[in-house]
Amino acid sequence: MSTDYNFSEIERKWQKFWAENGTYKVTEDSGKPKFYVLDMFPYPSGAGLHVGHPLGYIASDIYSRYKRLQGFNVLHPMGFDAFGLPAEQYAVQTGRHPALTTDENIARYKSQLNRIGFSYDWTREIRTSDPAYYKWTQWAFLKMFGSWYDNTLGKARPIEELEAHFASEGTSDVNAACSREMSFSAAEWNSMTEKEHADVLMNYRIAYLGETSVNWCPALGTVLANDEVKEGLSVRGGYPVIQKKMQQWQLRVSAYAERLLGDLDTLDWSDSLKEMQRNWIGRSEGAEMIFKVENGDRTYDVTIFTTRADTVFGVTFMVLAPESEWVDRLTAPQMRSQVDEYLASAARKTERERMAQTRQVTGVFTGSYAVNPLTGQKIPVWISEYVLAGYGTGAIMAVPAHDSRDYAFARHFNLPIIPLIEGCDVSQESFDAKDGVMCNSGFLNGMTVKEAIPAAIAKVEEMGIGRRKVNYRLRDAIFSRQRYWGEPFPIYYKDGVAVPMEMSDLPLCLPEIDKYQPTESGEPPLARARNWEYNGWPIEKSTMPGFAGSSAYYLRYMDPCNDKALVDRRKDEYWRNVDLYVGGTEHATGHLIYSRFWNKFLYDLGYVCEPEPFRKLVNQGMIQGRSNFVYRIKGTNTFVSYNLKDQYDTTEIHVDVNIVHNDRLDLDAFRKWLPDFASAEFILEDGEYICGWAIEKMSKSMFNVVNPDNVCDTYGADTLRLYEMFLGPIEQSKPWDTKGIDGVHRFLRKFWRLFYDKDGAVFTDVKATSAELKVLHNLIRKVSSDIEHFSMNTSVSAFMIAVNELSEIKCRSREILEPMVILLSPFAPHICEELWNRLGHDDSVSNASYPEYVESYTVENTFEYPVSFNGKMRFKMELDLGLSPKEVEAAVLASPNTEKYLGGKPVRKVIVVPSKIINVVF
RNA sequence: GCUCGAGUGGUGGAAUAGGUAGACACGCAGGACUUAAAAUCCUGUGGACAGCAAUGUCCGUACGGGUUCGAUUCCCGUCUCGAGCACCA
Repeated sequence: MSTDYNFSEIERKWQKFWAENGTYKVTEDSGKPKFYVLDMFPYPSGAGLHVGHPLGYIASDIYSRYKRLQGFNVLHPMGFDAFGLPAEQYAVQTGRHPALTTDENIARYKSQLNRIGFSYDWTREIRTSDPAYYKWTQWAFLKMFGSWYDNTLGKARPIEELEAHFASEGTSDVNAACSREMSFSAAEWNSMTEKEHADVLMNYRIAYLGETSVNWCPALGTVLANDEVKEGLSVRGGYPVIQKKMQQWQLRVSAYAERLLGDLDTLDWSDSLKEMQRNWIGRSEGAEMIFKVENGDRTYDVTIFTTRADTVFGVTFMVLAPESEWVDRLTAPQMRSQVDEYLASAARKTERERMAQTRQVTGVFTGSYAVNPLTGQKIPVWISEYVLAGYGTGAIMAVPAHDSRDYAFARHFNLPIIPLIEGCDVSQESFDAKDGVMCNSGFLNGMTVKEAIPAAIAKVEEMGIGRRKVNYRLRDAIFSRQRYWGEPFPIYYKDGVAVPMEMSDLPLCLPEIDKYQPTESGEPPLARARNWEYNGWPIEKSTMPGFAGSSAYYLRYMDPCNDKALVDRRKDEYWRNVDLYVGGTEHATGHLIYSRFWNKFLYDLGYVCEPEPFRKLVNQGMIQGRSNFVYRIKGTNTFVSYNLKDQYDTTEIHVDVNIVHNDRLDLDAFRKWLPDFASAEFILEDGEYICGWAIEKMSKSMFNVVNPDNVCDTYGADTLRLYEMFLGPIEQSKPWDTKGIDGVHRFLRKFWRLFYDKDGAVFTDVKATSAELKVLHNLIRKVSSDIEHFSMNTSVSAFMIAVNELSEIKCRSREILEPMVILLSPFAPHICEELWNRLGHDDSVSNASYPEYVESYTVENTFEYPVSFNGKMRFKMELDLGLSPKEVEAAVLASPNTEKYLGGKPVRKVIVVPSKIINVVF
């Protein structure tokens, strides 16, 4: 048996052993407490894993292994978010089926992941593109289609219950989340046709078909994302793009806004992430108010939303969003052509352009006038892009004196500005602060803004023209994509009415098609499928978006092979929800909102037992690339070292970081790298070629992608794991920099030498000394609390200190070394498994139990007393244990610290309290 | 513009309740072992000043104030960087 630390042999051996023995397979075990550790599953891209990807996986694996050692039954699965755009675009170009490329990419990801030694239970692997998996994505969609949201009970209910209510009582007492308010009697409902019923119910369904605005490119016949459009033209082809209203499937996420916001308080997530979700949900309290608008001889009630009901006396005009449904009815005949022209120009702009032109004032007068409900004054109604159709009611009352956007608009179109707060100056800019005393405001005069807001709301409520209202920025999620590589909708159209398929017919599998681009007539790729119909009726041709499959995947891991249910009730009740979720912040307002929504929906219907999916969440930072450069003297094939480059006229060239070590270029490897450089000459400094460097995004084109496989080849997986943790705090983004990886590798070899020197094993059964026990137990305490706090970098440091100390005192005792192996095994599982085996254990170290911390070993016969003066002042001093309070007092008074910290002030009294805090009164 | 977070040696970063700032590691310098190299080990390493020396004194956690016997830590203001949102009425 080798006495060297031969990491490649050891790692291969144990990875094989774990796979063959199913070491990390878990089953539900009611005798053990559960712990569920989850990573955000990856999209398997063609480029494979780079060293940035495993950062979070390593941290969560350490945590999983740590919890397992502590006796928890740990669920730690992995799978793949396999539907997605890159595979489809590749298919469009090459004609290869996305399923093939996806399978290849997954195989590559799995082999890369397995080299790093993760403790995944691969028997629970899921893939979102697997029909057995997406059956349950489709199932959840149909459940949403078959549900409505009851605002009174605050939960989703089956749509049949709403139908029954309509049949007996119409819309009275219905408080439902809906696209637009409806009002009808039971008799009216009962006399409607089947199609009319379907239309009404669509207004209430949680998954519903509705109109929404999209970037539409008529020439390409497809919807484009905002970043695929520049200056109103498609990036590919340069065809014009317009804003178009289209029928799209949507999820009524907005119905859950209140709960998504409120339940954030129950979660152990970072404050910044919670804040992001709060901003995204965007709760704002205000009031709805009805303004009467006259157009010719007709009068309409237009509802607006405002957070500043107090400013209603300063309303000098009204503004509608260009897409508002009121625009048509409120346009006076003489203004029709100008309004149409404005609407057309607004429609030509993309969302992106609107953002870019934020401060440009545009608008058009409708020709109609509203009446200010409190002053009775007639005010003009305008249309402008700065009012958004999707927020509030798509119509506002404009108060130029106290809103900067209204102010800019009023200045531009010369509309009156009436200040409402005493002493404010609105000659240059609006006064937006909710601060001051009201004036020019009738019955509100003399009140502060804070008093005036509720008073104004009370007044309009009394007049019957308004009410308190909470608005959210959160919009319903658009759920249709005109793509191939996604879940098909289990919906067919019977005489144009959307009808759900039978649950028993799920999954509805993605059909084979011969080409992956949209059809010539502009239909989605699925229109190419033959016989894409159900009972003779056409099936929906769009597919679901990426977030569909990733919204409930954590539930499926609990019971991945169940074909009767998404998750068996008993298994769900055992695993409940994710205790620790690790992933990037980029999902803060996407996946993490959708998942919470999806989970709450299933919770409402009783399919899952927890209202929140992810209890604790840790965001790992991104690993950036560290690019290296060489400097070629212009017009030559000679390269000059970094510190000498200023003496020449050079070109900076990216060089593959894999042939650079500690910024030193491997000259031979460089000559072999590219044919151009085969005959390269070098101007060296101190015999070496030093490269320049820069921090950039890790990408192929910068030649700064570091493949974890290479690191495993050179240093081993255990070194990679430790080094990624040692790099810095998990949450922080940082560049990958191999400087320092040698130090970590050195540590592992040093650890190995505690067990083996060149002559063989050195560990013995000798009893541990108190100095050795102190090192061990200090380490147990430090490492445990660091892992709990997810401070993996400092725990690696603690290991280094402990191993240094143990080698210095020449520790040989198994009594110390065995627990050391267990402690380190979450971080460096391969070396620890090998040493554990060599120490004579047959079982895997992952089945060992975590060593228990014994305080008395670490304190020996002295103890640190924090000393507090006057309850405020404290310092640390070492005192012998077992002193009486009198002796402690004497020691404190005699301590040089006392003199130092008090600066010569007399100490009157020392009080020793049971908590080992000493109060010194002076 | 709004919201949140962060600024510490040559570098990555420690300091868990306000109590010796710079742990640990890299890098660098010097040394031991070696014919040599690799590997390993040891010593030094924030700055300034004084001293042959052990050592001592002062300054130092972006900047300016404040609270405190004492501030990297708490408070106010300024600057810089990062992240997110961005006409949300």
